[in-house]
Order: sequence, then C-alpha cells, then structure tokens
Amino acid sequence: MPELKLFNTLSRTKEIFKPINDPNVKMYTCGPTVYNYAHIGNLRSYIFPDILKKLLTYIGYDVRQIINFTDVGHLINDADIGDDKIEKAAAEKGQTAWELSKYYAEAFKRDITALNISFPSKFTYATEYIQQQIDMIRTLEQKGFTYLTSDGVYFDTQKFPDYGKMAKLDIEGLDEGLRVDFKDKKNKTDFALWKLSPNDQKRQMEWDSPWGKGFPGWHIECSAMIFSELGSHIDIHTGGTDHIQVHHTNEIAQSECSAEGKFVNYWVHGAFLVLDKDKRMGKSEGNFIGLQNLIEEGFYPLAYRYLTLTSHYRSFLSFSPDILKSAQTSYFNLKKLIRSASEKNDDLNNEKAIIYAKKIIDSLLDDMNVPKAIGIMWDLVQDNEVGGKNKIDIIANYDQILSLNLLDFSDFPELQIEIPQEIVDLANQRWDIRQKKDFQESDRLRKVIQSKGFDIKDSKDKFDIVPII
RNA sequence: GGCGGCAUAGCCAAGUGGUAAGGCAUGGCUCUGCAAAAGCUUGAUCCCCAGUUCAAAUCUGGGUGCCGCCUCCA
Repeated sequence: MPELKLFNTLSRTKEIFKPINDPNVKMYTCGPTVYNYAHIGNLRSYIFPDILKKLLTYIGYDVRQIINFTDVGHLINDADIGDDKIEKAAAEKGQTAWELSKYYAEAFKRDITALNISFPSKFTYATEYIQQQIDMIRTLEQKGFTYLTSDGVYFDTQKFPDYGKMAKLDIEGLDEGLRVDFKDKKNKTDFALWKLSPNDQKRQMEWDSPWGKGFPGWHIECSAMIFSELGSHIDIHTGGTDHIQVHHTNEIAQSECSAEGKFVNYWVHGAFLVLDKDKRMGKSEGNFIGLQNLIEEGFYPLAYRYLTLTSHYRSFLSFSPDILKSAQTSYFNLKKLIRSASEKNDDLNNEKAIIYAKKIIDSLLDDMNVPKAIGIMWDLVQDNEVGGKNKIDIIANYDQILSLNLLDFSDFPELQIEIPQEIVDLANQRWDIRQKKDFQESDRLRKVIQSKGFDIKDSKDKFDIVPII
C-alpha cells in the first residue's frame, strides 16, 4: 500500500500513517452543533476529512467514519443561566429543541451533499448516546477522576498527568476566570461531565442520571460516541484547530482515563476560513455566510469546494465573493480544458502521462497537498504532448478523491440558463441583418440583446447565444 | 498575561536549502466587419535587518505587522 504522510497535532510533524488494524481505519470527524446552519467556514472542515477518507479508500484501506451531531447541551456563555444554544434558538423560532436540531442536521446533510462530501459510515446524534455518556461518567467517577459541585459532575484534570499535552498547554498561563463557572472548580481546566438542570427551570432536553436530572457536559458526547461506535482506540480524529486546546484536550483526558491507553493515533486539524480582513468567520461573529447564500448569489457549490482545494487544509483560506468568483471561473476553465481533451480522445500513451499521474498521487499522499495536485492537473490538461484519452483517464482516476465532478460537463453555467424565446427571435433577426452586412443595425440589436442579459458569439456560418454571467 | 500560527506578483495560492508551480485579473498580439469566445504572450529577487552556507523564500537570531485559541464556535 502506498505510504501516506499525515501531519499529526500530537507530534506537530508529518508522520507515516499506520493503521491500528490494517486495512481497517477508524475515523471520527467532529461534527456540527445543530442550532443553526453551517457556514462555509464550518463546511471547510468537512471537506478535508472527505478527501482524507477518499484518499485512504483509494489506496486500499477500509475506512469506517463517524460524523456526529451535537444536538444538545452547549451553553451560551454563562452556566448559571442553564440555557443552551439549541434551546434558545428553538424558543426564538417557536419550535421545540428537538425539532430545531433535527431541522439543522438535515440542512447540514443537504449542504455537504451539494459539496460532494460523501456521507460517513454513520451519523451519530449526541442525544441518542445519553446512556453511554452516563456510563462513561460513572466509570470515571469509580476511578476517582471526578468530583461533584453544585451544578454537576466535573472532571478533575489534575488527576490526569498528561492533561493538555497535545495542546502544549501551560496551565499556569491560562487566563483564569475566563472559563465559565470557575468558581466551583478545583482547577481552572476542569470541565463539566454532567450538568444538573436548574431547580427552577424545566429544560426540554434533560435526562435522569445517578447525579440527578440534567444533561451531558460539553465534551463527553464525542468520547462516548467514539467508544460506542469505533472503540476506545481509533486511528484518526479530525476537527478544526479551535478545538485543540479545550474540546480535544478534554476528550483525550476523559477517554484515556476511562479506558487505559491511547485514545487517538492521529489528530488532524484543519485551519480556518478567514474573511478579507483576516477575520475568522464564526457563528457568533455576525459574519455568517452559508452555502445557500452563495447559491442564491449564483455560485456553484462545487466552485466553493474547488476554492477550498486550492489552499492547503492546514493554511488559512481567504474568502471573499471576489475570491470565490475567480475560483469559479478557474473551475469552469479547468473543466473546459478537460472537455476539449475528451473531445480529442487521442491515445498517445506516453511516459509523460504516467509522470503526471505519479506527481498527483504523490502530492496527495504528502499530507494531502491538494493544491499542488490541482496545479499539476492544470499542467496536465494543457500539455499538448499528452493525449486526450490519457488526460481523461488520469482526471477520472483522481476525481474519485477530489470529487469535483471534473468529467461532468452538464453543469456549465451557460447550459443552465434557458434562453427566452424573445432572445432567440432577436438573435435570429440580427443574424439575417448581419448576413446582409448591415453591421450598424446588427450591432444595435446585439446591444439590445446584451441589455437583456445575453450575448451573441458569431462564427462563420452560425452564432451562439450565451447568458452573461 | 499564556500558548500557537501566518507574512510569496493587483488578488488567491504551491514551494521548507539549489536559484520562484498553478489559477484569477490586467496589458499586448493573433483571429474577427466589430465584438465575444478561443489561442499565444506579458509580470515577483519571496515583510525588514543581521547571521550560517559554495548556495536561503526556504535554516538561525532580532524586529515589524496580522490572526487564532485560552468563553459555545470548524
């Protein structure tokens, strides 16, 4: 099997990937909290695991991937309120928390489908693993890693010597007090495993537990779902870089204390999408752009996928409508070149094609250097010494991993817009006039057509009508 | 305050020791009655300073600027 190198956050270096149980690969992708639509920055974090999964599959591994939905329990900012984002958003929309989270989970599935992100082996919902979470907390309790406070069960991070190792945390230096409900905790890094419902408030989402009615803490769900679906030791865990310090650090702590031994072999973290002014896009930042917003503006979801693939998954990706516009142009230009290669369909079967193919897979195997692979694809499709058939074979092969629909020519923007009869009539009229060499009048008619959103391309004995995009 | 990251042409972006991929935009040319499309073509000493080296965008040190995490966020 070809050698894949992955940048592992644990060592901060690229390591050669070795599965625990070859050829099986267990992979967990930290999913969304479903109290709103995913924005395009969130969605970026599901594209690179999709590439990773497809790459692993391509080189011969059997991948089992889980993506979770956090459909309960994330607090807004103050534990004393006892309110969480899902319940709050539901109240605002006049829905139940259950309806709301279901709705956004479905919206997420729709978005990733549009982006050609294939579904995991299984989607898991945190609320369907309450018992497993309680069981894990009990295990931790029995082993002495927890303590009770007035509002729940907490994990005592001091009992886990390796706490914060991956994040290289300097616990002394953490800004103490910034973390919620610090007042009741023994250490500032301690975190809630089970939160008790406030006495004076009835939550929509709450469950009985050995410690009283309440709901799971912020991190336990991932560990419980992983243990339940993949086991206590997995190969790959993906997520955004913002989770390194808290969420994943806590996952490691509770998991490795619950079961003995290593929890995750390879932690793979993706960088943020940033806006023009280098600002992070965030659900709380008020600069939210969803995939549907882009579609409404006339962008193609796969143009967005293409954009994300032109930048390395560990680098910031700059985003603006102009940047996406240029990516979309580039994307369709690439497809046009591929289309003309497919029309040629000559088989030169030369060494060069083989070299291109090798360069592409080598780039992908080097910590998923997708942007480099795409650059090589550009060189390939523009190389006149390589036959059309050879090009198509290579593109078809690697599009299994990139999933850009590079061989589907039915989605060109000019083919998507129906030409109104009025425009067709005008164009025919113009053509007749032009045949009579009345260029002044034919140019006038072209301007009329242009003002209605279409353009005319003349050639020797025919013309084409194309929408202006 | 602590920890981490980034700085490559107008814009996006590869490259991590051997003399700057690729894309978008722009200018020029060809084609065209004109245009569009298409094809060809044009461009950077890699934030600054110092050092190591035969050789640095790439390594080291020091600056400057920007960003992220430490509070739910990918």
